[in-house]
Amino acid sequence: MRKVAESTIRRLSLYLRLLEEFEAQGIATVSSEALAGRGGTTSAQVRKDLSFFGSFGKRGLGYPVPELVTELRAILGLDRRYRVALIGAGKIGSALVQYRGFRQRGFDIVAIFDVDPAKIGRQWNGLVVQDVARLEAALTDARIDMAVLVTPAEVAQALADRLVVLGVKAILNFAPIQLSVPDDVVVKTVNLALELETLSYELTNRQ
Amino acid sequence: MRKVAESTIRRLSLYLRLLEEFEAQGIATVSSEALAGRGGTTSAQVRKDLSFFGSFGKRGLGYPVPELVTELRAILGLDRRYRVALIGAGKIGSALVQYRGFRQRGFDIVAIFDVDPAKIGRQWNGLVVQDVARLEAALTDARIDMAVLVTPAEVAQALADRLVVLGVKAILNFAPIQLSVPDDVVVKTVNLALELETLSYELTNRQ
DNA sequence: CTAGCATTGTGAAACATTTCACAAAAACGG
DNA sequence: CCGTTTTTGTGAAATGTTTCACAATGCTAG
Repeated sequence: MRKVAESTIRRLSLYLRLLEEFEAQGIATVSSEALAGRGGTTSAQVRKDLSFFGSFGKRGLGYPVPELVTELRAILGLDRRYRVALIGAGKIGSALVQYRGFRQRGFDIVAIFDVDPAKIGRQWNGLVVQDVARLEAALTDARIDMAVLVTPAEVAQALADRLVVLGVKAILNFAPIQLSVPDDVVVKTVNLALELETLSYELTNRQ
Repeated sequence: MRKVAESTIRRLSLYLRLLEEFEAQGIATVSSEALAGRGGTTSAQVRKDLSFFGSFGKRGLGYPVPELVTELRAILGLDRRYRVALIGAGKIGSALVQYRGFRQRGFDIVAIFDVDPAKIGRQWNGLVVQDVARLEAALTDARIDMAVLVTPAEVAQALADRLVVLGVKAILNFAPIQLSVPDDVVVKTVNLALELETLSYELTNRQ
């Protein structure tokens, strides 16, 4: 498959959300114009984005909603379930565990780790918080697809290294640090400070 | 000021973080090469990014660390403090209130709102959670610079509209919805589902 | 069955961002 | 003081992304 821009993938995800709404309302077909309108883009962009993956529409009619939902789910890899390990049982970790959208989209948290003795052994959403020292023991043969790192910046790289050794191929990183991993491992960093600072920049240099 | 790409601003924010580390270590000057290395980019990119805002380096030597820190803080609007209202006292809101980096970078949460009667009146980090019905009463004359929206998607747009009327010019939005606001209001959306889905896409279509 | 209409799919053009490559400047060693 | 080395700042080239514009297609109505 030829390389598709990350911006395209992000829009695909937005289209999917809109399409799911349309589907719930029983709408059968939708035009690129309608998909663009609520998604903050243009109809040409929608058609171009979809055309990277195939021809899903009918000229004169638009796109069939249920079929396009199925296609987009397959493209985004959301037609399967993922086994997720959560590293760091702090406030954000806690919010994530309880976030419905997580499980809804196929991501099952199957293990939770922390260093804090006060947290280790506690029950969390049906899972026992384990000592991060036992990461290797617990995750070998656990068939983990993805790890969510919610730790202080200082330990994030060391943990990423251990996860890579364990064969984890995707990391969602909330630590405010650029992780370095091999090419075959995907990392996505959510950096709140970064968002705040770009907001601050735009506020300062508005218009 | 000519328009500068958002990607440039995000890198500036990363450079600032690295520079603060260098400063703490007492390093006096740094080359574009050194700044790029840990920031995941190239030296040419670093120089180009900085050149949008001025000439801060000395040829043959590099950039003076403390001066560049000061400059970047000014560029990003981090040389002042912001008064922030938090709308939504749930799990994520709670994590944000306690996030050190928030206050550290100049963002002071000065008001918290929720709809839940069980939460209204409770003390949160020295602030009383107020009824969101009283948003207008509480925020008129409160000189709010920024609002953080942590609410269900269904009510986010209505709240954004009310914030706009109150004169708020920047919104950090955690609701998984595209907010529509006037041109002079800046919105930055942090959408966890989006991040998960791009991660899922890359995992599925790896290599 | 045909005309008219709506809407897709897609090359080409326009625009944006990154990378290249090198002259200019500054420091340093001798 | 001069040659060598380092590293910036920046036009120009290369690459990447979005927008344009229109032929192709299929639907609908008569």
